[in-house]
Amino acid sequence: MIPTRYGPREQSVAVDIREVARRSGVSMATVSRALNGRPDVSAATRSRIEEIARRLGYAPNQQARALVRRRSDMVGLIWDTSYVETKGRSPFLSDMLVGLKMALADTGYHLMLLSPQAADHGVNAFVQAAMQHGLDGVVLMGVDADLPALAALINSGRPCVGLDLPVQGSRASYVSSDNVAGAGTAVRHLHGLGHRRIATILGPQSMMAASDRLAGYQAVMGELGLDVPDGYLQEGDFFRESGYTSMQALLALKKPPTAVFAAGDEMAVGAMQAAIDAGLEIARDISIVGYDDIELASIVRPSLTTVSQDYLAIGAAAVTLLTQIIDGELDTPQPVHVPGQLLVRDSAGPVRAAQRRARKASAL
Amino acid sequence: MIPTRYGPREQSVAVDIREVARRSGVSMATVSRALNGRPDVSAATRSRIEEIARRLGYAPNQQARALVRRRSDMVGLIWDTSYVETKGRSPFLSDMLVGLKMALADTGYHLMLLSPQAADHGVNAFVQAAMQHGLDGVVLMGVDADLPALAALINSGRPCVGLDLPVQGSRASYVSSDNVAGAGTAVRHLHGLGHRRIATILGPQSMMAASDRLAGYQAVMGELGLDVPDGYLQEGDFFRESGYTSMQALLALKKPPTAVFAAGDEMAVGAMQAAIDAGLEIARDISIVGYDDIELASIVRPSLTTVSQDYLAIGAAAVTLLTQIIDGELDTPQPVHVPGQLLVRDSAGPVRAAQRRARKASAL
DNA sequence: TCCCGCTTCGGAAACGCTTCCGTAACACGG
DNA sequence: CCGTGTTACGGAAGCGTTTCCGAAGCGGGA
Repeated sequence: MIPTRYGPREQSVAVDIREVARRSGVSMATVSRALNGRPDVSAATRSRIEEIARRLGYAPNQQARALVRRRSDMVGLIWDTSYVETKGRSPFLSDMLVGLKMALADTGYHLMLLSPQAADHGVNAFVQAAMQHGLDGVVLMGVDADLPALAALINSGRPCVGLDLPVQGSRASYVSSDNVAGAGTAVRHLHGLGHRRIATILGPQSMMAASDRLAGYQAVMGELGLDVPDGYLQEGDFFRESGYTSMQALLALKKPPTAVFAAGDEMAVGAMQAAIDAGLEIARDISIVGYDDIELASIVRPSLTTVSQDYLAIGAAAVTLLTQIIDGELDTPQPVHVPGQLLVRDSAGPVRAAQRRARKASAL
Repeated sequence: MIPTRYGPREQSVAVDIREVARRSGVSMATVSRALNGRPDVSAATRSRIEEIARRLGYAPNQQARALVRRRSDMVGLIWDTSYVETKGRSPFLSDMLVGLKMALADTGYHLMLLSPQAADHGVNAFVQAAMQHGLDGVVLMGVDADLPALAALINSGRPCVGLDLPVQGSRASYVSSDNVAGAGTAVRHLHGLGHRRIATILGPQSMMAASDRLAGYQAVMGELGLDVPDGYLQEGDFFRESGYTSMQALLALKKPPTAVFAAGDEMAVGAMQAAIDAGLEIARDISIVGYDDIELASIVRPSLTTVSQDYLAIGAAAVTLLTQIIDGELDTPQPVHVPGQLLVRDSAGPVRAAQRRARKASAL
């Protein structure tokens, strides 16, 4: 019994439940019950066992535990990072991961990272991976929404939640930021500044975030009784360049907008540059609101008014949703939308008298 | 036997090795040997078993497997994310994680995220966590270097590698970017532009990256025979504000430098701002080189010459190192340093005649 | 006294896999 | 024909847990 420098452990060789039982003078069964908080063990025995287990540094083998309990207390994360080689980093996903991890830490679940490139290995690569490790649930992030392997996984009945990924099933749902409401807030902000000619630059409509933002734009425009003339819907691809060309197209219109809602900050920055290159002054001659609050948004001049997403909250919501599905508390799980927040900065200003006049004139 | 839409699996209920054995007309032992590529099974039997296993969608239970093999094919990641609540995001660590994950995917290891907040639970929280899950090794990232729990883990003899974290033990080492060489390259670049008065803004010396960059600066300055007068070593904290004030201090010197190597891009940006506010023109009146290549570096005007780190390569190197340690291929594991790369942009320019004159004059 | 119920505990069977050991079958040199 | 070696396979032990089932002990009501 050699005391180490690091606390009261008696030995550094792995100590198992049998050893604890021996030292406590009880059976393995009793040790298990005591340490798992089962009722049928006397208070005296329990505390004695707890003390001995603590002194021995006993930590139950999770694999053995999972094997017999048929529950691993682990959730998997399927996260496609192959984009890194093509498009570069994706800070969103990393932030969501952090949110996920932090929320998970409070629940006692552990997170296991799986590599979806294994999807090459067959249609049910995901469900096999989940089965192999006995995962209680799996979180999906940044993977192609219509991957056959994904459908197979959802179909397998294993609890799933998508992050910004519209999965839906009897035991599957998703959480995303509330893009519809966020886009609406942006438009309303512009309207509150007096703008009536509000155009938008879209993201690729195959992506849920992009189509939802369009939906939010359209809904609020309709609600406010605002017109959406031809050309006010510019298709972008979330990259800066597309924001630039879209803005050019917008400015070439017969009735150019006085304000633009760009469905992504990169595009918003591109749009700003196009406006500047066209000799306009941002916020004075043309107002721009973005979406996402990327780092660049607060750096660029003028700083970009945008809608931020709370990635930590999204991660936390995903954990809540997933645990509820796992515990069977939800009959038919519904998607949850985490509200965004409008950050008013300097890229959107009140409509000017000149613009108002122009608007009235052209309205005649 | 109901075929599903998703491939040739026969049933969706979990199929185990016993089932495969039954269908193949052999024992479980033989199935295991066949599927694990053991030599003592005939070619005919092996291919028959493989076919049946494939058709059944058999995937061995990893927990049971790990239990008997005493090897889990899993490595843990201890990553402290509590900083998020105080300092905001840390893109470096996220990028390293991606590198780690991608490299890991090629080796067959899986990654498990552990939450070091559990360190509150005792000195050997880490080693217990590793034991519990039978981790073959663990990667450490963004955790306090002198945490007792960390020392305990390293002392436990379990394979460890630190990411930008100087851990060292008989089965533990670390990988980081080569900060010494990177800093040296930066200084040499400045020297090549004709600069002789080169100051530096340091990071907190308790951090390895910071002290290594200082070491690199000092080594090359000495090598080049350049003087480092009092005041040329300014202490910063990696944040922008400290870069600003450090630059102010530098400019107030009797013999102000003509070039500054800032040990971090945030500080470099702060320094640039201070120089601009002092009426200087970057690259012309004063040259600045940063370190890290953060996103901002390419955005700011003039764009920042800096040293970039290849996070993906760091992750990959960590995986190589860790697997070597696990497989016992290394007697005494050595730290590995992955080279950075100097990105020449616009913030550093050739020394001007006026500066040369001033230098000569003051040299008299 | 007997019986019933409650509390507390131990024995042992799983969980799904790998691997040690034994053995049958066969070939081969002596 | 015997001994020996090689190949291909099965039986069963065991990895470290949990949990089912049964039983001992005890108190109390009839």
